[in-house]
Amino acid sequence: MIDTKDRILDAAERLFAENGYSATSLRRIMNDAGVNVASVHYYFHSKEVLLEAVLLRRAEAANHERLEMLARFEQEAPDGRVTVEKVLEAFLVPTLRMAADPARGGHVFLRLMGRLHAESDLLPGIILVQFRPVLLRFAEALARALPDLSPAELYFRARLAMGATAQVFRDSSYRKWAQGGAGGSFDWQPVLGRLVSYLSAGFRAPVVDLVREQETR
Amino acid sequence: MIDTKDRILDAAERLFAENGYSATSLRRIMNDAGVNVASVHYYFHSKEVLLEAVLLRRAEAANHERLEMLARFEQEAPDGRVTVEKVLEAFLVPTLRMAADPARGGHVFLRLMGRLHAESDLLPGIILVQFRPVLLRFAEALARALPDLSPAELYFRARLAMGATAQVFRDSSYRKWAQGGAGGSFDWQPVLGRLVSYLSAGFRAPVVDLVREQETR
DNA sequence: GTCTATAACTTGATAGAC
DNA sequence: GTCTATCAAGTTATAGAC
Repeated sequence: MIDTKDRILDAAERLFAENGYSATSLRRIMNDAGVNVASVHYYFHSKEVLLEAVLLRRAEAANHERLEMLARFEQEAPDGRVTVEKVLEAFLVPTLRMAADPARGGHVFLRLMGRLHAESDLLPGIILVQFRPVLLRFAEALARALPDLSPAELYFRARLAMGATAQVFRDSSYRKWAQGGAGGSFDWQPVLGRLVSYLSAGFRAPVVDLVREQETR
Repeated sequence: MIDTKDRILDAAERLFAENGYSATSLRRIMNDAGVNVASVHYYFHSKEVLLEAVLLRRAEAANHERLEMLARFEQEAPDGRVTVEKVLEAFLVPTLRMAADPARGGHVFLRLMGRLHAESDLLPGIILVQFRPVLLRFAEALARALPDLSPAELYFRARLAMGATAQVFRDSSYRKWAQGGAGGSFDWQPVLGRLVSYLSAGFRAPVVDLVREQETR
């Protein structure tokens, strides 16, 4: 028998991912989890804290993996400067490993993260604390991999990249590329290859400054 | 004095864009619009129909512009085959013209569209009818511009492109590039250039098929 | 067309028995 | 720890006076 706390977290993760935070009521979560309606307040105090708990359960390990992988790539690189492709790989591989592992939320957690990325005002403060250092670290590595991009250009393209990634995680359109695993298991290599190819091409695209072009006309 | 119906639509557009559909109550909309709480049911019958009305008010004109622009580009091309850049331009320019025009919702409507793209289950049937022919038409043009991509690869990259675009419209990070207009007005050319450069590079990126690579190893 | 009043229901959250 | 019962507030939506 699974722990009550985990059953609530599982049901909340699934329903928040499927219908969004605001549209999901605690009663629906309790019903799906098969526990009493009062349990959630006993274990989590409020709906917002429940969302935090859902996220924290998965995010910490993935973020740790991301930082570790990036550090390893930098050690392996001769001058400590890794390519865009490697930075993207270090960020995405832990994510895709989660999607491949039902015990770590599988594709459901990815879908939730993709959704919350759009309802950014929902992301609680604690989660920001959990993600900010990772994002800063990766932004720094990206800047070193792309020295020709100004900080503003880099930030703009990073937003585009995050939006693109969040979209395919949200609508699960990445899953069609991941059927090739042995015994029907999740093989994330084709997805990784496609994402990295697309995103790195975007990061490397020529900078068009139409304003300057207009001035020199 | 503005029409009551329009005041409701304006307030709904703004609040749906800012807080999302589920998290916004009709009472809050009526309060912001400064009209009676019963008006919305008199004019729109229900919350869902109100959302439909908010979208239909803007989408029809923009979609018409998109199709017209694409048709013009195809006529101008020698063999009727336009580049990816031109297809993207035909899709994005009407959008950015809306963002530049406060009378057509300005950046607020773009933000709303970006949000709804994430809560895709909310997009009502009528809106799908309104958008589907446009999307099919553009998919067809994209396929002709990128004959080397399989339909599955093209669809995947189109999702990535939509996600990237929706993200920058949602968080308004595109607005910083649009301050150059005369008298502080919105100049969408720099935004268009940056979006097209990024997205077309993604569409043209090499296709990596790791599965095949593994087989030939 | 605009308003008040209210129906009918759902929401997050709590108190207190067991 | 788990349950029932319930609260107080907020929700969409409607009926009917003016």
